[in-house]
Amino acid sequence: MSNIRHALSVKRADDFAQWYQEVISAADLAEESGVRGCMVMKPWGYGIWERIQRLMDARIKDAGVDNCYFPIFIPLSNFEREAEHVEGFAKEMAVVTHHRLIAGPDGKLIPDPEAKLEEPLVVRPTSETIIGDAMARWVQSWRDLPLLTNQWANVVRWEMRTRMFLRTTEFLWQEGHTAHETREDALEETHRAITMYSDCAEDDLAIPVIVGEKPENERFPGAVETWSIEAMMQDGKALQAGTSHYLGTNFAEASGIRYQDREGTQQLAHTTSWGFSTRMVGGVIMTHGDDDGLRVPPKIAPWQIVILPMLRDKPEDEKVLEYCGEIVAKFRELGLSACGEPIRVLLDKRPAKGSAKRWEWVRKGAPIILEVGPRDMADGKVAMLRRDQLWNEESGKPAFQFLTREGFSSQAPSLLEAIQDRLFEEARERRDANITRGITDFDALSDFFSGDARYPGWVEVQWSKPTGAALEKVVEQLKALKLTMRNVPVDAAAVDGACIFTGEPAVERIFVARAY
RNA sequence: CGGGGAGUGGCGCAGCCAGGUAGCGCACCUGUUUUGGGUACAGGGGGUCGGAGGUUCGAAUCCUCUCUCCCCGACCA
Repeated sequence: MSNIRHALSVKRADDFAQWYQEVISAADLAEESGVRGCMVMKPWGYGIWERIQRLMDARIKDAGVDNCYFPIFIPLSNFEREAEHVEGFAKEMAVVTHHRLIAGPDGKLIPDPEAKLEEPLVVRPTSETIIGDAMARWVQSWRDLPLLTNQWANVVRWEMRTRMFLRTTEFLWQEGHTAHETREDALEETHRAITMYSDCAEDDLAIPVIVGEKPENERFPGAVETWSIEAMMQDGKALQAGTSHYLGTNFAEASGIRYQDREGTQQLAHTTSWGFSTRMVGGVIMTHGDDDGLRVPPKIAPWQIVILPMLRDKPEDEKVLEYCGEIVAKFRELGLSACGEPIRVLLDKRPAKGSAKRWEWVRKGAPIILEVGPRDMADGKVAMLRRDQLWNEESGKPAFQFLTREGFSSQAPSLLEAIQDRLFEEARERRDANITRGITDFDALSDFFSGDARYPGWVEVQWSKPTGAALEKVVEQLKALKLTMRNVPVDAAAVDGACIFTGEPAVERIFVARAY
């Protein structure tokens, strides 16, 4: 409706990239830090990450994986062991060469030439090599396997181009590293991890994803198989939202992870690694955000219900606050919970104008906002605003629902669960509506992506899975259309035609899309 | 790392071409007013104009270097 006055100045449809930036500042998620590519995560943004982290950590622990912590610094030589791995990461490494500063000629601090490290240390871009070292010490016998470890850590990759949350120089993540006796066991773990990510994305973040295997050219450096979950953003681009790798015996060989099998023979372990990062916060923004800011799914909302007393700097303010406090107390007393956890209610007592606070929480995307003024109090009611159903389209005004205090309390758990489900359904429908199948020749694909639609979504094509030079050619063809191959979905229909690139008989279906 | 754009009070911007020592809107503070609610009026506080160096009697404005951000590309979670 044109008469609605939205809370953001940029609309998704007008400039998606700018809208994304605006949501981050308007929802108070993060800000620039002055250090290239690094951001300051503010309480609301970090709080969302903490929720994601907590839910993911529970899933990891449920899978019997133990948390550890490994150093942020990795000896340079560690990286030289696995050829593809070096090649993959060498270009984006932060290197520590000195351990002391001294005053230089002009009085400014410089690294002390006397304090140069004998061997430079790199700031971890990922920890396969250093964890491999530890695994080599920890694994002696087949009885030591499987070895299942995980760490929550920051990593640094010196990327050319950065974007808040989606690609920052430093980011936070979880990296699981496991070692197994056999290829089969390791592959099973690889698949278990990607399923765990898929469950977390869909059930916790309300982001529908496609689980599949990455084509050869998109594999992690040093991996034998790479699996991903791919999510569709509102502009139709794909976001790789989590990856799981079967590393074969490549890293075991590089780090010397060997065990004696039941016959007493030395064998190389099969390892896996899998990661899930703060990039997901960007995924939440681009999946659930709207023209009024962010909409946070209840399961990951730091505060699910925010109560705003309408304070007017009058004596009756005390009573309003008391009335609101009783709502919070009632929640505690009844032990109300939603989605399996106690409901998180915030009473925002700040002495700001009611309307200002309301729009602030709308932009932040708290699932439910309650406004309570003297008249509500007199009627024993509350004015409720659902963030996922913000506007009354007819009036162009916020769609308040006036409920009794008790009525609201009893409904709150199911309301939050309904909001969680609705956000997922909305995203899933949009995703499904923007997947195209049945394009069988490359010219049609080219036309499809060079039409007027800014972001036409994803296309599932059939291909013959070429390798080597033939694969290179496919990659180049797609690059000309700004497209990449995303993944080969696990649950695709059987193939029944020719490869869209080579014309040879197709062997599988794969998604192509523009991507972040 | 290449191409484009930008950095001026918390946010959004004007001023820069034709150098003279900083302004607007929102936010903020105080007071009054208003009250189913993104209110109105009046008064007020806050900026060494990203940083360093240079030209000049004088620099937000001119020159040089540098840092950071945004968009597009090449690279990637």
